[in-house]
Amino acid sequence: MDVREKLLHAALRVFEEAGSRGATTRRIAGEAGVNEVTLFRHFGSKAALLTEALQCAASRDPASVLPETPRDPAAELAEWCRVHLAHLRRSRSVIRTCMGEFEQAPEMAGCVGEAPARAADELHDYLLRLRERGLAAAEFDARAAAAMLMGALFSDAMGRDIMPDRFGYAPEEAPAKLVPLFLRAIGAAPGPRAERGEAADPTLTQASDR
Amino acid sequence: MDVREKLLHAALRVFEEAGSRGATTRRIAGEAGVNEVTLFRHFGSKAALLTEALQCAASRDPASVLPETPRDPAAELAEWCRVHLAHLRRSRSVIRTCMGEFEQAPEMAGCVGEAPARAADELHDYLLRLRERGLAAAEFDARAAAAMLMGALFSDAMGRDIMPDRFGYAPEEAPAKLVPLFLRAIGAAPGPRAERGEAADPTLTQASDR
DNA sequence: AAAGCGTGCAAGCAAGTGCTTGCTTTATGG
DNA sequence: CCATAAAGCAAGCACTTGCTTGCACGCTTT
Repeated sequence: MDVREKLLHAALRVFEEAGSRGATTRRIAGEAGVNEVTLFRHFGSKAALLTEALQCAASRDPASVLPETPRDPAAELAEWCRVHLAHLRRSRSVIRTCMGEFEQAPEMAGCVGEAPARAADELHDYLLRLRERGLAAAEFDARAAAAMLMGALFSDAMGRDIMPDRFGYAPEEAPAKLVPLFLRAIGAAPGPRAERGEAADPTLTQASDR
Repeated sequence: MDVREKLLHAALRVFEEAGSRGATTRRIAGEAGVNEVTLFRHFGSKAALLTEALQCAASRDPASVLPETPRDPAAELAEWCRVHLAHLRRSRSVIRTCMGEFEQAPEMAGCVGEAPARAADELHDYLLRLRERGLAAAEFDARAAAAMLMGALFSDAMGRDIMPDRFGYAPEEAPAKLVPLFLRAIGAAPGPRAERGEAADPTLTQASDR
């Protein structure tokens, strides 16, 4: 791995656990295994290094998994939850640190907010498609529904290591726990398989048995 | 206001917008309008001052508004959302900053997490009572449901000034937008009034018309 | 009036921090 | 084999930051 990349990775790592004030150039250089002077020769200033490292980290986000034409909302939403929760959990340190420094450097926090924003939009559009095809109730607020599910994932990813015993279930279980609730919330049938009478996963069919 | 209190308030204010590293004793003293030396004479060290200020802030949380015996879930939940969202919004700076410094000082972040934790417990217990009295479906996961609603409120409070145009509705509208979704999610009728045939607020009755 | 207490002020110290300079070492490639 | 570029090393500079010291001023209590 070349020196620039080593520095970028080290910068991100140190930033995650110390914030931008705590991420000293000496420490970043040490973590990267290069001399402090080299850092300045490559990036000019600490601020430049940090912004580049953060932008690089913020640009990585998962590819869309929600299909253009919905078929099995339960399965598709569960997979979407899984993917995005995993991504949020991986980035939780950066996100938390950036959010904590929002008042000091709003533009840094802003760049980290982009990925969740895109995800919520994606979900919102999918919900509209569900409704168009009659797979969900006509009168729910798609924006609010997207915000609710996204918010649940977000606070799961952010809160789990701060309050370890708050959630009664493991992180991998979250999609299976949340999706049935969500499906009911938007008045959605549990999917085409159930309509054909094939009993799907019982934890996913509760929306129909009231 | 006496000097100690002025210092505690100033410390919290500065901490909110600069974090514990950025909250220098000189700046806190200046903000409080007292001499820096006085700060040390009262609290001994910067760390002691900050911990006391934070603990003091974390101990303030809203009184419970969920009744022992549920009557009108829609109204009661909406009020609960309103109260807790307002509280989360008021404390959003402290919460964000503490969360951002979780890796550096876990105990600080922990103390801020207590209020949301209590709130979620409160909601969870209320949901169990709803179910006992037949006001909600028998088979939803109360822990997950509480986490979902709480998560939606949490990320609304934290995210709104980071991503101002993400939410399609004003913060005051959040309860009215979220509660109907949530009621459907837990399979709850919109309340005793509807059972008696009196049409309640139409945005709150969608759970029954599937 | 004296004594004590809380506060302000000026100065400073030791450690850390962003960044620079000047020099040596070590590949890399023509 | 030598020139060029990239990296290391030692030192240091200006500035911040937590915290201390010594002293003067004013207020309350006895």
